[in-house]
Amino acid sequence: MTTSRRAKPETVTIRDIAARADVSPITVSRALRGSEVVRPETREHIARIARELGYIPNFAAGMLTSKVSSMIAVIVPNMANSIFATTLQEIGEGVGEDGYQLLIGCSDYSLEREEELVRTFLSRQTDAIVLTGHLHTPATEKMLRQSRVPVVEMWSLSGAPLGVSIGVNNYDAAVTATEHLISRGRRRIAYIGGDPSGNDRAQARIQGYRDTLEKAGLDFDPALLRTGSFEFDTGAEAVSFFVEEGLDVDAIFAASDIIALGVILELNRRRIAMPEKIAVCGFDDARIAQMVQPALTTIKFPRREIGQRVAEALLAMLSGRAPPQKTCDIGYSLIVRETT
Amino acid sequence: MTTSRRAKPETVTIRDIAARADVSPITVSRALRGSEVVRPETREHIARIARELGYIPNFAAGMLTSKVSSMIAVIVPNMANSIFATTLQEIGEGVGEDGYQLLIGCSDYSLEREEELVRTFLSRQTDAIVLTGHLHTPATEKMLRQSRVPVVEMWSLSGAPLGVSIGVNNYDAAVTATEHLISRGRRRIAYIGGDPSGNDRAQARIQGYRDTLEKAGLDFDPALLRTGSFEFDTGAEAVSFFVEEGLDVDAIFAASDIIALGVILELNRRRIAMPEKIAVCGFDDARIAQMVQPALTTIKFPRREIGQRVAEALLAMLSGRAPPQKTCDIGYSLIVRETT
DNA sequence: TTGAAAGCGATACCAC
DNA sequence: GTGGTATCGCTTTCAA
Repeated sequence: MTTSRRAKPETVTIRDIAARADVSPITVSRALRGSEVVRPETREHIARIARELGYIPNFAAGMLTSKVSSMIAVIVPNMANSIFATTLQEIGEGVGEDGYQLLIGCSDYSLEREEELVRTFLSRQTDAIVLTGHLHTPATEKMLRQSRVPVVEMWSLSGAPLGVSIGVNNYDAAVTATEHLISRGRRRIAYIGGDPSGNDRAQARIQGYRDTLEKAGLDFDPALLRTGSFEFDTGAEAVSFFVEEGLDVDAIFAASDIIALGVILELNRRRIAMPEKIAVCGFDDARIAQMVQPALTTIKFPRREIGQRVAEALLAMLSGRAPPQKTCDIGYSLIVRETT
Repeated sequence: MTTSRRAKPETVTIRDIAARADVSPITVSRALRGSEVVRPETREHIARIARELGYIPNFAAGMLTSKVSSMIAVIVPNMANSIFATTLQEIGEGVGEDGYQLLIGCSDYSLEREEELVRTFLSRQTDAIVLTGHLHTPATEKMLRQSRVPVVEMWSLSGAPLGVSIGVNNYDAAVTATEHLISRGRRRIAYIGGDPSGNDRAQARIQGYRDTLEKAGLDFDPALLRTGSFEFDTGAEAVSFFVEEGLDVDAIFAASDIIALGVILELNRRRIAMPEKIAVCGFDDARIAQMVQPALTTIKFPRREIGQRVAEALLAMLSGRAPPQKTCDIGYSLIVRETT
């Protein structure tokens, strides 16, 4: 090598290419970005040299001047849960075609963690930020407002979104599920769900459940409301609790299919018949809902559609167009199977 | 506001803080990074002003000089599949504590796509890159070598890794699965798996299956080897094919639990008894393996451990320490349930 | 303990 | 069409 540069000799810059092509760096910059203004032959010549040299552009440098990172941040509570993973994949595919990369953060259902993540994502100059839910710390909202970065809140619907809100009315969905159980003649309906603190989806579902009971003239029994992690065990443990405490329960609304799965397996283990003794309704319509025995009645949560709409909205906002609408209600549906 | 800066007036820089604190920008830089060299009072003073001003550091600028992005790229074939999602989450948690952010890319099982992703990740100056498998395009390998970025290849084991290899011997695992089926007295053993092109895991599993048949003196029947997508349908369709073609099959080795699930459901639908008529062995030990009826015998693939080890290795390499070992075999195990 | 100067690599803006 | 110049915001290096 006969380069006369200092420092890391491996790093090829547009300067090196410029020297070899006998043009100025700025021409290289233009050529590499496919600017129409550069003569085609020059462009090809430069492209060839770049390839020969194994040139790899430095995004950080570009970001500094152009102010665009081509990165989009998405914060989900958890990504091992396939429900969020599906949406992430969908968003990634949607925006990937336009050259955007996803920066994914897990909040672990903590608003403080979300705040931290927003801070670092803003530092990284992401071009947009997608949040799960519309409940955030004041600091998070302040940062987001100040930064003027396009924001999408997904999953639940917000009346006053920071930017755009795309999701489902979780309250209504819970009402539908609870009404369905009531329509099956159930009167002692339990609720098992994830911890509602800092989680607007969980809060809305609980509220929908309680309001529906009340409207039907059924008593709300606090002992029948169980919350915990969004895991399998929460469902199994709640069932054990009901049985061991001798609480008579004739239906269970599990606010996630994973939890419902725990419920079903524990009921199976105890040989408690579904839906005869206890009816079960889940939430999400995860793949396992149709797999378990008996197959789970559940609310179909449009995780794929949400991802698609989020991607659309992002691309619209990022290209300066107005997003289709401030608030986009994707809708849900009740899938009746064997457990009710 | 009485700032005298041009351009975007919202952007607060260390210069602004310096002006307010009556120190030089470099002192602010040091203070904000918690350098011990700055007097504690000055440090606190600066921190307070930064907070007041809503200062958000610009990573791009830092990256340009310091050459570290605190980002780690991970390329997986697919992230909606919970098997990869779990590993991603584990890696994210492991490196997150040290301030690293994950940049996740999906290759969709395409080596060309992987190459593209590696190129953009290198552009983004990721501090390390994690790949799934050890099969890559020549261009990918060349870029990675030239860049001198720490590389981890996970999932399968490689004799000559680009950097560090952490995973499972897929060949051996397939041998174990096939031998298990043979030990159950099966002689017409089918293989259903994902497309092996560009996928060393799939290739190794097929090879293990074929070699084991041969060793046992069983004929390899090409009609019993079915490949397709890593989806549910592949399993169901293969079963239909076997039945409709009248091929007598007494065991099925499905190289992924999702595929095995399709197999089980289709067999159930056709009222073909497991394991009496057909024994089934899966691969992964996904959560559904113990949920389906009958419960699925499968190879437990240590997705969580892989994530943890990958994170450890990354942190070691990134802090200049040598990783524990070039090649790390995590091991697998056979979980016998009801389908065999 | 603090600061001045010199970039990092690429791009925007304005000449030519 | 092409090039010079001035940043972008921060950190490294060397002095004080």
